[in-house]
Amino acid sequence: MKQKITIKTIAKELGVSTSTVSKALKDSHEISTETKKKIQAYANYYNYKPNSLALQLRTQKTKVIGVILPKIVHHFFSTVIMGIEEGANEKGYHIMVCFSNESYKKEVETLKVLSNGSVDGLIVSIASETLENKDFNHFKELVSEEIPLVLFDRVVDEIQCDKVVVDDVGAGYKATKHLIKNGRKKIALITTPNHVNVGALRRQGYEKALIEEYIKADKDFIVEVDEKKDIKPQIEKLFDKGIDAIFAVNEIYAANAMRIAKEQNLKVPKDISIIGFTDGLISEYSSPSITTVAQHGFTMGKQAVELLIDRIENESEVYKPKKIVISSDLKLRESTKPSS
Amino acid sequence: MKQKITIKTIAKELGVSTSTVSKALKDSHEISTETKKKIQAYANYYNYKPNSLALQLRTQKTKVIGVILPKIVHHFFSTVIMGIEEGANEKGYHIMVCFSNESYKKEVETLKVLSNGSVDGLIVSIASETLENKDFNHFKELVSEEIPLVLFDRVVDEIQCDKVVVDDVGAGYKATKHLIKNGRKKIALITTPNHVNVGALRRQGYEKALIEEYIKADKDFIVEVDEKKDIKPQIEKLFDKGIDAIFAVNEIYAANAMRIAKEQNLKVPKDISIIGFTDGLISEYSSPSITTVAQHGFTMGKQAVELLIDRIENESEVYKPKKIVISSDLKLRESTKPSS
DNA sequence: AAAAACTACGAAATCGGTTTCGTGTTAACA
DNA sequence: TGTTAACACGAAACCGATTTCGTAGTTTTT
Repeated sequence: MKQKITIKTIAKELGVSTSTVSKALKDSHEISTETKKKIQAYANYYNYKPNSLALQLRTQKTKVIGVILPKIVHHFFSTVIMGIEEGANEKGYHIMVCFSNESYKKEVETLKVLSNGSVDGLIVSIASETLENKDFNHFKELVSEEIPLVLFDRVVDEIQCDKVVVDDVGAGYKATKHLIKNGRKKIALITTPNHVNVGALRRQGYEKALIEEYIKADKDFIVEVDEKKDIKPQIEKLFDKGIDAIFAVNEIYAANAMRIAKEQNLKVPKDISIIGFTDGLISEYSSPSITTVAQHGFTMGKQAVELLIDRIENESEVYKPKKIVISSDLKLRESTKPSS
Repeated sequence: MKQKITIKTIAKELGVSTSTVSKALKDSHEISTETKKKIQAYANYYNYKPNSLALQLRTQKTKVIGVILPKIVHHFFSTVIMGIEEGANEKGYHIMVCFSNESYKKEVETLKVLSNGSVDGLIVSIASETLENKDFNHFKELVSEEIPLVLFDRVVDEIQCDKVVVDDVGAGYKATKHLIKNGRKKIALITTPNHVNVGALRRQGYEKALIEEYIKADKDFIVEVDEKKDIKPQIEKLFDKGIDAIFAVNEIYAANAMRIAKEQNLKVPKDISIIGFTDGLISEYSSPSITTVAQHGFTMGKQAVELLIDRIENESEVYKPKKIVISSDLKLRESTKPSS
């Protein structure tokens, strides 16, 4: 990189002190108009930019927010990033994005690196491996160091910090209820292993709806997908059970279910209804298009970052963790059109 | 944030100088074993972490790479990010991600902010508005400041820097050729306005293939989609022209085409073949699944970041811009299955 | 004309590290 | 016993800014 122009060079070149230069560039009244003119002109001509590292060291603020996500090639997480970035920008912050790739180890390392002063605060969605281990010490340490932290989507109560979540129970409930209203009785659930808490919560909503309608929850109708193995055969098994509807906790599972239904010559939604989660492009462009629970990822990201910046900038306040619940709603499409 | 423990506090507490502490923590031979033990134990106990800002200020290296993308909710760009992040991590770098949202103004601002020393280098894919304006001064300035820069996917020759692109002409050629081989003669092209150079290049490939096969390129068969307007009606017009195949320069256009074909009761691939671009989830989960040109976004990201880090760490070398061309290939799926 | 106030600027501390160059003490060697 | 070398540590400069405080020199006030 080319030798950058600093306040020191300007000072030397113009025969004044660095303090004078600094003040002149901020248009301080302490400096005479002509000196200011001269300095500003020089700085402008040579395209002087204050070194942000020096500033950051002095103020102990980086105006950077660290974001750690389990993955990115996923419609939900990329919309959340959009929201975070937009919210951050509005307040003059930038974001540093890292991925845990669902790995506990990488999450721990990333957290350690980012908490050494390079960011003012963190927004995290927990890796599935961590949720499985149930080892949250790295987060607790962060909290004890009083580094502002906001968890979103995949959160755990154990960690004392601000949280932003979707109303997963409510979403599962709404989706299941909708299927029941359409006359479905044998509703399958395709979900994640139980340690991924969003999956567990959506399942609660599913069960709640069934109970309310006096439908017996059938264990056989539930598949906990192990993502380490091939997804399709796991879902395929469901189709032997004579189901008439499927609620999938994400878009990929729903799309897989749809494909299998077609392969088995089942008509959607006539023979089988499908509801997915995450209102992404797959659901929209699939045919028939898939009814989904819209998670409002953008809103979540924006809320999360606003919460975080509020913490960062008002640290004096008493710390009382907040939890924001974003309500989700059904986006009705062809895959659940009532057969008329 | 809690008061952080610094070298100074350790020094004071243990009655030694800061230099001693610094050296002890690096296990310098200059310090006696017992002093080192004592200092290290203390540092460890109080969870001392060196302030990275101080380090960065001194070394003038941030170990951070700035990434500016036009958008993120897009399969291609999110896979590129994955590649960049992985490559960066392997070399001990982190990434700061920003979005231009296709806006010239935001691109200029972001570039300015990131080039003030907060990153060691930049990886950028140019905003479409900038490509339209043809105003690249902000990039040229960056280059003249000798800040390492790598452009990918959407690049322009005018800017003297390293580049990573897919073989867009070749891809367009391969796709079109494939359609022709399947007996298609009236091949439509759904592309972007010409200023988005990747669109223009893919079009060149398309035209080249047609010429080779002595098929007259029909202007009517080409739609330049204006994304500011509703996409669907623009594509719909094509279907009045009696076409038998479509080559779309991205996934969304292909999916829209597919939907319209269905609405018009055209069978894919019997009546009409479709090839898209970007091997994303839509193409995979659509039914019939869509043949696409795989862009290898992950590879692109990784190559870009490796190129960049090489520049950053070997600045002494003579600067001769490199251009890496990633070859793309067709992923054959149902939408172009030859009718047997 | 002396005191007070104001103007315009500079010296130096600070943020949190690293690193060079001493320097005092002790041990080894001739 | 005098010289040298090794050892263990500290003082101070440095990275690039900001900011407090001090102070000449000038102007205003009494």
